[in-house]
Amino acid sequence: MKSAGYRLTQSRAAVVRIINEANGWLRPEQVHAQAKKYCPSIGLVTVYRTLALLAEHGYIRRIHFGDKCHGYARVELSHGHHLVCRGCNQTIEIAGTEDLKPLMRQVQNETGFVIEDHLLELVGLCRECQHILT
Amino acid sequence: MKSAGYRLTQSRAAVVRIINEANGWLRPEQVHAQAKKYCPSIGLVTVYRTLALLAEHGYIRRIHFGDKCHGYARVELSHGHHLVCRGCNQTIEIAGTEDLKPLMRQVQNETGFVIEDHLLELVGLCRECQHILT
DNA sequence: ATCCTTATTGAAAATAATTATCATTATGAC
DNA sequence: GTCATAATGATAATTATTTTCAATAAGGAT
Repeated sequence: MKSAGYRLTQSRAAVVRIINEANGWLRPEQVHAQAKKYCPSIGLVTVYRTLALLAEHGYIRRIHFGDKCHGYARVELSHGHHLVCRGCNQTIEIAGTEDLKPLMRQVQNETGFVIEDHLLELVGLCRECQHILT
Repeated sequence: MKSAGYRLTQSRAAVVRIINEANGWLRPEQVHAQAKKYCPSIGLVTVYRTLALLAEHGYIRRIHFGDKCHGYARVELSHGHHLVCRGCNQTIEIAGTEDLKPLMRQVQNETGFVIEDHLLELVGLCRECQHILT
């Protein structure tokens, strides 16, 4: 995975494991706290660096949900679409890029823009949280 | 517009004017700098407060584009969709909510989520910036 | 127009999030 | 194992945002 010139260090392995284990997004602070399970000496700075590295290489994705903005989540089959539960932070990747193709094409035609990237974020409540938060 | 219990102060008027004049999104710092044109004494804190207020009431929209995250832009006919130029920051609202309806319905069915909000952000280059940045 | 209540403001300080610095450490090629 | 150097972690430095609080100004009543 990261034999592209990078060293597989304990800290990096720990961050990757945490991201993989999580079924939602985590904030850097949370990743740091949890990564200590696997690499007790890991520092917050390294977490930031590793998250940036992973995001840069498309292995994780930055989430912009809500006020306290930045979280990171694993990219599965991701096409930049995700569904976030505002109750429990669980994050699900959505596959349907195809549905956006026509819209994107239309926008490119109408505006002359070249679209390079897109982000679709759906926010709501999962089944469990619908009951809890009512 | 804000006769819903709020006072129309000079600072607020200044912020609104700046947002209206802009044809893209602005960061709080930029709004502050420009708002001084109309209200020289305005403080950055007030800008933050006013932006939060306006966003809360749906008059402006928070943008999550890129690294230095938060910007704000006027909501036109907005359905939560916008197109951002990474060259010049210009922001255009996109009308096509309808195109997402089927996807949203499908996601709700498959996941059991209740979707409360959504955000579609397209990032690219406008016609002018395509030339400049090449 | 003036007075008065109170929402709003601005300055400074506090907090939170992120990034840079740099001496030390650990990785992986040999 | 040895070695060059990428990567780390502690600390400090930035940057972004929020809180606090006394002073101010908006706008209804007079």
